[in-house]
Amino acid sequence: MALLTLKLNENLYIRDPQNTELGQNILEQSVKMIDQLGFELFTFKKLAKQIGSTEASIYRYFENKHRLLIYLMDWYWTWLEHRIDFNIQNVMDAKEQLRICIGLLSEQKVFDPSFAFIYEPALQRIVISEFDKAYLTKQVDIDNKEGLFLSYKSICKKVADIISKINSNYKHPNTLVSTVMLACNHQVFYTQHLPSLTNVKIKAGDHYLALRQFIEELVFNTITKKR
Amino acid sequence: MALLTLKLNENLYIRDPQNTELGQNILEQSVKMIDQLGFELFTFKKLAKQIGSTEASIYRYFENKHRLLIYLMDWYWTWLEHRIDFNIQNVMDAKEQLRICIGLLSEQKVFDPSFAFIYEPALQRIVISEFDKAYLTKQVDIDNKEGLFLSYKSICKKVADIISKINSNYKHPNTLVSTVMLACNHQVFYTQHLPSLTNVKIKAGDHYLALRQFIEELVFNTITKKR
DNA sequence: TCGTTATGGATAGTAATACTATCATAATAA
DNA sequence: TTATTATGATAGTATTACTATCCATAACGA
Repeated sequence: MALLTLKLNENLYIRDPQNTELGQNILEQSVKMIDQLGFELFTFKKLAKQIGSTEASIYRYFENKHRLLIYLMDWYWTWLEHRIDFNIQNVMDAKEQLRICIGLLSEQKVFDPSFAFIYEPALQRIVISEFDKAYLTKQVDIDNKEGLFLSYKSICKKVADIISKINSNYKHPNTLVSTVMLACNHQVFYTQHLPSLTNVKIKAGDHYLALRQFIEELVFNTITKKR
Repeated sequence: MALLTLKLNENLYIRDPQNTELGQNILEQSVKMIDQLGFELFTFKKLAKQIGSTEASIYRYFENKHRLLIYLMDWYWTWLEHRIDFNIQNVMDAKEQLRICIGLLSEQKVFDPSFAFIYEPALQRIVISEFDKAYLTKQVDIDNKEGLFLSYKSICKKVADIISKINSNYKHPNTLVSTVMLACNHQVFYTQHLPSLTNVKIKAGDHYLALRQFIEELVFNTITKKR
């Protein structure tokens, strides 16, 4: 397996963390710590201590912890989009493409050794608990203008375009996909913390199969014409 | 129109803010300020200054600003549930009940003069931008055990039960309703800040009609058997 | 070899935040 | 009247989210 790096939007960072050892440490350890502490209790001071560096040094990579969060979220969605591209290439049938996309969006993520210093299972937990906080801010318009949410929007467009290939009359492909992406994160959280909000039960090792089935049924029933 | 108060879970507050003038001021002004500043920039110090009181006095009503947020969110969902109960009484047909619920969940809220010191349009904007932050925390299990999310869960159950009346074979009524409730909030945010994620366009005065249509189609197509 | 640049550690400092504690006083209820 | 409650006034603390400056060293290029 080839070792890869993802090309992310330059506005996400001050200095590219993928290029240096300290930067890689910041990424690796911040994923671990945000996963454990949650974003609110996570601070640059704690992170600096953990990696044996200083606050000031971390600020040379990221303007603030909110930007670091957005960076990690963008990394995740960029990574997922690459996986989608990889898995639907040479698949001709749009319905099959859509099924593959839904599987990739909803499934539990496992470690991808192509990207050594990001532990995807922890990053997915962060996405589930913290992604909404990345854009539900008063800053969102500024951040959006800087292109900080491009990867998320790109996945949404990609899947929506597949839906339009299946049924060009359906008027809400983007609405449906963004709703589905939301659900993929929140439903996992519900199963673990607010189980009365969901009928999905997650069994160890099933990679969120029940969630996938719910989403597949929802999407195909919605976009398929009734008679 | 009768003036009413909502009975909320006692764990939400230290002293019931509905009973005193200071308490009512806290509610009224915090809705205004969180709407304007966003939850992150909102502080008890600023709120105290605004209402001509002190930080210490506000802390006698709410343990911290996160609890105040949960209180406001609970107020909103309790209020919405009352509106649902009110509007579906004497409606016998389950499909019609469901249509009414979807309308109430998705519509733009207007001021309800029965509750003088809560301005619902601002509160709805807060729900849209901040509700997820109320439960996407490491504290969620403690807060949930204290019953802080009962009103939200209660609405979800109520609507899910209606769906089960329509189609008792559908396996995901709760999953579907919690997904829909999420979408009702996030899609409004998208139309305003991340429009490429949605096909919903909101026109002034239409009370989010396009959103309602998307949700209605989604729900009825999903729960209705195909042939 | 020398000079430049990049990198990051060390240290200090600041304004704001999220509280906690104590005391005084005004209103009210028994 | 007395006791209780509600609020205001004031002060103080630990932590957070930065910013600034200075220094050491490694790499790199001419």
